[in-house]
Amino acid sequence: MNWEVIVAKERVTVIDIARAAGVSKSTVSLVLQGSSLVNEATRAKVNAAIRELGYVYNRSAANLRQSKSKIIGIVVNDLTNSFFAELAVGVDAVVQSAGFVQFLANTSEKIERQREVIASMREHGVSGLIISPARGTEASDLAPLVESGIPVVLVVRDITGAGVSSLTSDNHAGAVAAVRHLIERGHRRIAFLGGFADTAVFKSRVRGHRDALLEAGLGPQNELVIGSAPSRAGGVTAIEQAMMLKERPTAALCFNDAVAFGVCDGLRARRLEPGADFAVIGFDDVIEAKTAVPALTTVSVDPQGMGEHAAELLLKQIKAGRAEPEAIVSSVRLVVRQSCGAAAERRMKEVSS
Amino acid sequence: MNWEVIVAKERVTVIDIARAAGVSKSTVSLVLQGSSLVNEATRAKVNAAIRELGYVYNRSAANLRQSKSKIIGIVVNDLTNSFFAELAVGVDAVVQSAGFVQFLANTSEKIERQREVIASMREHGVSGLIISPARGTEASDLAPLVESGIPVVLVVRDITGAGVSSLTSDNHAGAVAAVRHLIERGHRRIAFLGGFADTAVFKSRVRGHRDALLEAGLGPQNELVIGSAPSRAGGVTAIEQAMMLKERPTAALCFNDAVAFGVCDGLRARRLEPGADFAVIGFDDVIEAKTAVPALTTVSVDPQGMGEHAAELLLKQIKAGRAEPEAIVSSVRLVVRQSCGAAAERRMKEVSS
DNA sequence: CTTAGTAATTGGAACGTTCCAATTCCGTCA
DNA sequence: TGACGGAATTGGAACGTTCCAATTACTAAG
Repeated sequence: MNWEVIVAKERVTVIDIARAAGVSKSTVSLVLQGSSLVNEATRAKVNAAIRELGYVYNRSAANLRQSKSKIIGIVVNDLTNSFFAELAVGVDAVVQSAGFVQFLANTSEKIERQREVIASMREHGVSGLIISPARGTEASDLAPLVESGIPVVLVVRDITGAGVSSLTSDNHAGAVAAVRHLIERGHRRIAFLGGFADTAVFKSRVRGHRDALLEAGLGPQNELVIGSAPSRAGGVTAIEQAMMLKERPTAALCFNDAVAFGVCDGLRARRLEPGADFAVIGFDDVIEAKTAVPALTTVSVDPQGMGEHAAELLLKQIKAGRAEPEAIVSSVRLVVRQSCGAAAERRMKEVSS
Repeated sequence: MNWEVIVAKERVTVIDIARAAGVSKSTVSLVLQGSSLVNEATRAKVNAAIRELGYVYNRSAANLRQSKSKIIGIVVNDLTNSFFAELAVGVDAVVQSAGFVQFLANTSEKIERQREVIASMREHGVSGLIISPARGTEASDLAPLVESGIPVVLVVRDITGAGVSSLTSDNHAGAVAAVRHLIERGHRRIAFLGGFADTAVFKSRVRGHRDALLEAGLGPQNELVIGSAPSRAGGVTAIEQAMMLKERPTAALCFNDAVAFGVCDGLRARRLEPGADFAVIGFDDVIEAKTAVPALTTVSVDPQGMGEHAAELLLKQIKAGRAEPEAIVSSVRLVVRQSCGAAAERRMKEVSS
């Protein structure tokens, strides 16, 4: 017993601190929580001991006791898309300054993986979840989650009947504004390029496209709606397809900025200069949109701001306990830059040649 | 008091399952862990009860008992940069399939925030950490972390003296290869554009640039090394600055792909076509590099692969307990696409005009 | 029919915190 | 001097799991 060597770095606990500071573990706990009940002098003593011994708080133990954590989960469908990366950054910012930490998971649009990560997050006791659902997610997929009473905020894509709050952008209005702008500039054949046709976001943007066209008496132009993967590569193929048409478009509203960049690429590959020879409008307003050449005209959705907003909404619900679900659709505005700058007549020539 | 309503859904625990299945809690625990000790029939009974009652595993409790978690943390300095987003995706992929879940935090290059998130992750008991350190991080910032014995893998940026494993790319060799390629194509004045001069990554890439130049007897060309923010916008300003020089470059190696895209933008703004009139080489090989127009010649670092590699390294260390730190520098290769395709003579004309 | 050996199951302690009710301390007032 | 009251502190139970040693059930061998 005389040579009992304590070499293994035992975890230092609140009890060790208590012993070192000459108080009880309860007092230490109080200090840890910043309670006003504890005397200034003891608080100092305790804090000193904490620094001294290199104590690190054990949240697992705390969570267990009070059955609530300081974790929020965020699951996105495609982190590779900078729209979602920025969204995550926005969430992270507000969530961190509220003292929470974020679990981030990427589903790559796979429902199965989404199921797994949501389950895993529940096991970790997240106090709330921000979800940008994978393609094809149904209300029933979310049912067990919402029944458990965990606050959930859906972003970007709403799911009807899920019974949770959602934060989407006004896709219809954005598309209408963009197409109207193109019409004002004299365009008559305006394509809608990119995106998966089975998503709600796609549908409402296409609806906006069609409504603006009809409003101007230009007919629905369904043949100019060309889906593709919502990526840069998808944009290239979409514009190629569009240019094979007998009656080519002179302008395009794109499903998102990634597609729009792809469309610009595809245009250049055909020796057409975006902006000068063909008008391109994107959707989202990712950071690169501003600095690209030509600067991208786009419907600004402000992904980072959206992330912040979603996080605030979630935190509000967490604080309030169970809150009535609300569906917020945040307004959107057309940011006119250079990529839609072409005078329509010039393109007319190009097209008729 | 007579109306005491028990509406709050009590958490269902392993004990409830045990009761429902007519076994002991220990057996349920065994089932949960997939132990081979338990009889097939009981296992089925237990699993049925689990589904029946909608049980969700409480990892906080488990962590508390076995003092190890299935969480790994990843902290990146700029999630907005798609290089890091892809890195995170790579990490996520392998970490998830190993049954772990990832905490992701974004430091936005702020040391203070980095300190906070690392502390927070420790409190949550992460079993390992992958860190792409914020600019200016020093070994002493990491000291308490590494002393605690938590496996750490540094990615992208190494920190000398930190005493942990690191995974960086061979920046020097990559830069040498890129510049040699440009020299072979006949270029004589080759700029290095973008990046913060105080980072190790910048320094080794610039060193590669200079060494290749010296090797070919072209002198150090220090005046052609122009720093900037490592972003698209930074690339625009860097190329602008470069083109103000009396003796303009005819080609540039860029700090990263984002800068390279910005350089292309800046070139176009001056009515110069990247690839045709000026050779541009990037660094990193982000996904957009392939589909951009012109497709970007770049030093391929494969961020996603790097993330996967880092995750594997970390998992290995976690499994092995305390392992000897190893410094891996992964090799890198020049992917020649179109943006460096200009014949040098053509550009010579341009420059002398 | 016993015994040994393996397979399956089990109760209780432990993990590190928080919460509650109880206690101590100390100055003030009658 | 004693009673009072607020401020500060405290011991023990509880949270939901895992681990350990111990027990029971079953099978095959003697």
